Amino acid sequence: MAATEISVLSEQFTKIKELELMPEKGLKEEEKDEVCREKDHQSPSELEAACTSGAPQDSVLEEEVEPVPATSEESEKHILTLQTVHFTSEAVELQDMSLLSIQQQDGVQVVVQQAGPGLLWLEEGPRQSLQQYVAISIQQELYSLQEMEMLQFHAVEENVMVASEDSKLAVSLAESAGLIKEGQEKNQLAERTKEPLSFVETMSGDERSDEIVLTISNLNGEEQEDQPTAGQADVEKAKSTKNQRKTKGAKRTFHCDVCMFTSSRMSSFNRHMKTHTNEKPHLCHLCLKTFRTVTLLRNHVNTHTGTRPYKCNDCNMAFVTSGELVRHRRYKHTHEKPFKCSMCKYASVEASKLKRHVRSHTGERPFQCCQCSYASRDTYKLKRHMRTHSGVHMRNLHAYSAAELKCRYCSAVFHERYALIQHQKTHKNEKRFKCEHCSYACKQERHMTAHIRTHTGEKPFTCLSCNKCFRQKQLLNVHFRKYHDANFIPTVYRCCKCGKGFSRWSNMHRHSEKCGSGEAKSAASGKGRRTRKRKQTILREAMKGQKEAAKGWKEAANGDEAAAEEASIPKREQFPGEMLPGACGETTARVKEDVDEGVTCEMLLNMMDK
DNA sequence: GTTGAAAGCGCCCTCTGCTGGCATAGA
DNA sequence: ATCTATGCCAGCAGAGGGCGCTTTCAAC
Repeated sequence: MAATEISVLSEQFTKIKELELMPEKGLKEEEKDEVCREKDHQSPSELEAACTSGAPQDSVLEEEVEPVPATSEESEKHILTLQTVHFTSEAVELQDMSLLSIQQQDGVQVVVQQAGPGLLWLEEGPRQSLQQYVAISIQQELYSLQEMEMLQFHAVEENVMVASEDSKLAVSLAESAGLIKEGQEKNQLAERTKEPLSFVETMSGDERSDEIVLTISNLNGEEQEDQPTAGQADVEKAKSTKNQRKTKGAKRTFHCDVCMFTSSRMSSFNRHMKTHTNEKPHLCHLCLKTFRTVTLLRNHVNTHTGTRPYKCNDCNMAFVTSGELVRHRRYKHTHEKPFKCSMCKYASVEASKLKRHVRSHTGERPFQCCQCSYASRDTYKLKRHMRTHSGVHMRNLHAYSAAELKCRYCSAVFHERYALIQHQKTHKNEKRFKCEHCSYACKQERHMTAHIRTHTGEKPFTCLSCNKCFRQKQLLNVHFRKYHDANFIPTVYRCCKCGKGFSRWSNMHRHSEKCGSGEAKSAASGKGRRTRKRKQTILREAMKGQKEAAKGWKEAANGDEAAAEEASIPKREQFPGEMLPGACGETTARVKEDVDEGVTCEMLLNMMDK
């Protein structure tokens, strides 16, 4: 067993104990003793110093446990090193953590919380002890969070109490579990994990030591090999390969069986193998996120502090990492685009952008909407698309239609309007609609439909009030408002020189260019002055009636037909061409300024285009 | 063990094109 | 006054730019 060391990281970087794998037989008795001796080296005062010399909020011990040179083909033990971490209560409460379980036992409230990948701790309530807060670093691949529920923690607690009496003690986890709840939990755990229960040993060099070492191994090593957890299998497999390679010739090559990685250097191989574990011993004290190396942690902390050491010489931008600066310079200054598309001239600064671009060639849409048939080529578009799943939008586009929705261009049939629209886009083309009777062509079918009517003479839009027919819906709308809507106030363009009103801007403009003769000014201004006071009186009455009409519109739209009728507004179904209240209101607003100037509706109609 | 470069993932933004509703210029 | 064809606008989606941050890995 390799030596352990305790240190305190500077700059308030916090490090939590890690887990190492260890072959069972590699952990011989003398090595266990060595572990204990190493632990024993940490005197209570040293520990206390280590625990109080860091940040005031969370001083933490640091320890390394080197893997023991192993003989393969043997079941393995896993060492959990538990440490006291002096998190203050405030610090604990401030963290955003998920509560795993709470249990009252013997008047002691035990709270087990998850503080991020691989970090758990146990908090005891009323009792004040060295194990007030115990941090446990554990690989989730080896022991899922579910497996680390109260059963194990009771075992831990039991060990702690016993350890105070005896510095070295082996306790079966199964036995420990039995002390708390016999049988059922044990069986459930075993069944849930599909593994034999583990054997737990605890080693504590000093009664007052904060540190406890748990060695957890399976009771049946062969079964463990047969039924390892997924992550455990990977690591063990890789380790096995590693060991096999080591016995070969002088020029050794280490192959990772988890991935394609190979290396001729043991150190590189070991470093790589750590990427297959969750070994992240460096903890950010600000957000409790963990990292594999100090450098990664430093970069991360810079994101908290706003430190941006890499500054661009060509602009004022600054970045946390050198890579960000390089990328920025490519985007903004050098315009270097190393990633080129083999199918077109597109080139990008980043490989991910090229990958995204290639999907526009392949048509790949990996991001499927869970609520409709839409699929996007990148995550952002799917996220943006999800905004459209509001209630209005859903009824309009994604409601199931019992009736078949047929494609305009082929025989395809859909029951969702959105799917139909997306399908029909595949038929899209430039001016694909060509008239059979003349040379007319257009891009939109609706334009062709309207055009065809000029050949057929069809006039499908009929006014329900006078039976007059029209070829276009908007013509019917205009007709109805003008002749059958008592509250309709037409848009008026008035000459800024004489005040004369026109129904069209072009007519007013034509007039305005000629306007300016004394005759025109005189007639307009004289008329205005003489009648202004009377107009304003009439106007007030008109506005009052208009407000009542608007109210009737609103209530009619809400289904209150009686109110609509009272306001002399036709029922909604009587409005041809789906005339909407909004259209009237819009017109009303548009002419309000004109009305305020003293022009009545009646006058406007009379004055227009004269 | 540390470092820096490169790669990767994710997010947000803008620009652009298409479509349907509606308005309107010109005939 | 009416009709035809087209323009404007808003909503949506496609494509790409730019950056924040993390992870990986070779070199030292």
